[in-house]
Amino acid sequence: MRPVAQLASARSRRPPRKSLSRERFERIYNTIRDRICLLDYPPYARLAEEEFAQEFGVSRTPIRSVLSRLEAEGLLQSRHGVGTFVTDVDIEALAQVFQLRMELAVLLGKLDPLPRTPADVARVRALVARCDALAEAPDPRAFARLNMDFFQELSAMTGNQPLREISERLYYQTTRIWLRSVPRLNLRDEIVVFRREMADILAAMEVGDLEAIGYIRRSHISMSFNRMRLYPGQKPL
Amino acid sequence: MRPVAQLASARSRRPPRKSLSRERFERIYNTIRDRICLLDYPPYARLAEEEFAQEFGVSRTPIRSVLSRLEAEGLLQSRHGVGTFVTDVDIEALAQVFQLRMELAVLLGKLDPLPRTPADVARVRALVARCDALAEAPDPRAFARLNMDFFQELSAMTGNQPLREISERLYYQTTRIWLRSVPRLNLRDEIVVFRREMADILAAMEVGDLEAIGYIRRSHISMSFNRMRLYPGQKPL
DNA sequence: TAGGATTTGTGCGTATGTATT
DNA sequence: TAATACATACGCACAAATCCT
Repeated sequence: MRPVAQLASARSRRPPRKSLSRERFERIYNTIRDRICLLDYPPYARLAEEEFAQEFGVSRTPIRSVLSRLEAEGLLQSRHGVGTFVTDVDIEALAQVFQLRMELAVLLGKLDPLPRTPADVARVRALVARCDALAEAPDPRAFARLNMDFFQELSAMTGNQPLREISERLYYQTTRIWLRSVPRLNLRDEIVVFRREMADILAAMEVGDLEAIGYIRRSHISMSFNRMRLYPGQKPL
Repeated sequence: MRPVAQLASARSRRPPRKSLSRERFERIYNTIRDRICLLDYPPYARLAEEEFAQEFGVSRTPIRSVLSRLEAEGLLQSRHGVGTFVTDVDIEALAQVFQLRMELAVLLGKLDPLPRTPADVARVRALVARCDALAEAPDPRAFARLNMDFFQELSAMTGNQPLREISERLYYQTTRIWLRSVPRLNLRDEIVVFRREMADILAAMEVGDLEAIGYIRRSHISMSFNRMRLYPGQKPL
């Protein structure tokens, strides 16, 4: 999340727009967050501050700063004297987030909608092509990455920055849990369903109907959650 | 924001539900956040880590942890070698947050609405009484506190926890800016308007129509923002 | 332009809490 | 129950960045 508020920016110096330390923070933050969301670190995995410190060549202090932020975002939980663990989300909490995401999906197409340029549409078309390739050789991690990239395109529809930030946070909180619930045998089906969602949205995008996109997305979020509840529990991974 | 996700809780130990350090964190966090939102620390105010460390009797480390969180929430901004400052929010960003808050206000009455008990209604009635007392002796800080307390009652209408957290965050980001824009001469008028909003919502609450509350609130958020834009700029304070 | 004062960011040793033997 | 192992939380000294004289 980028801050909504801004101070009057420094007057003279231009080059280091972001302080060096903030850049490093974001690099480490994004790296670890992606690993969590791609299930490289599944729920209940234990993360060691010291190992990250060695990997990124810094002391534990900036690492703790990153982990603290990820904890605030709900992806981690630290316990004094025990360790830092990737969170799981129980089904009731998950249901609440999905319900909220459904409403926010609609708002993405309504609040300050930004008309899609040909370049925007082309990028989405490329994502559909990636999905077709993925259908040939199903792979959970590649599927997760594609899903994330597609979400970014949807998020870019609105000019309302706080809405983007909030949607993004809720997406990262829940999609990893949903992804984990998909049994390997059903991955092919999920890819087919996802391709259909992308195709529907692409069509609405080509005629410039952003509001319709919101409702299409809403329906797919709803159906995804319902499919998830029907899959037999496969917690261990 | 409280975490949506939870790990399997420790099995045996009951008493220290929250670790001692986490309790301290929240105590300091709430204290400083309230000071920012009550304009004890207005936008552009400079906060010193060392002073907080002395005030709360700890080292800079846990203070930095709190300030870091407040920065993530958009209330502060730290700059290396310069200082930590309370943020301002420009009018465009403010408009986006208000627009989003309007939509979320409606959702507060729709998503998992929790029926109001007589005790709930009584608390709101007491807030109206506080407003009447305030009208006799207008005071910006008491007005801000009353506004915060009323918001908490509205937030409590939904059982959807992530919605509550997000609404709360956006409220704290913007209300202090709105409050600051009210010229002293118009404070009486704002109090009258606010009393009317509370009375309208109280009436809807008494008949159990939570959805109506959402729409009443939405209209008042919209009107508040429009009044704010008309007030002559009185940034300095 | 250079240098000192001040403040945030980092590194590291220690205290504290938890689990296990 | 006591002791040991180990991880997070804290305190402090120093580095880095910025501002002002």
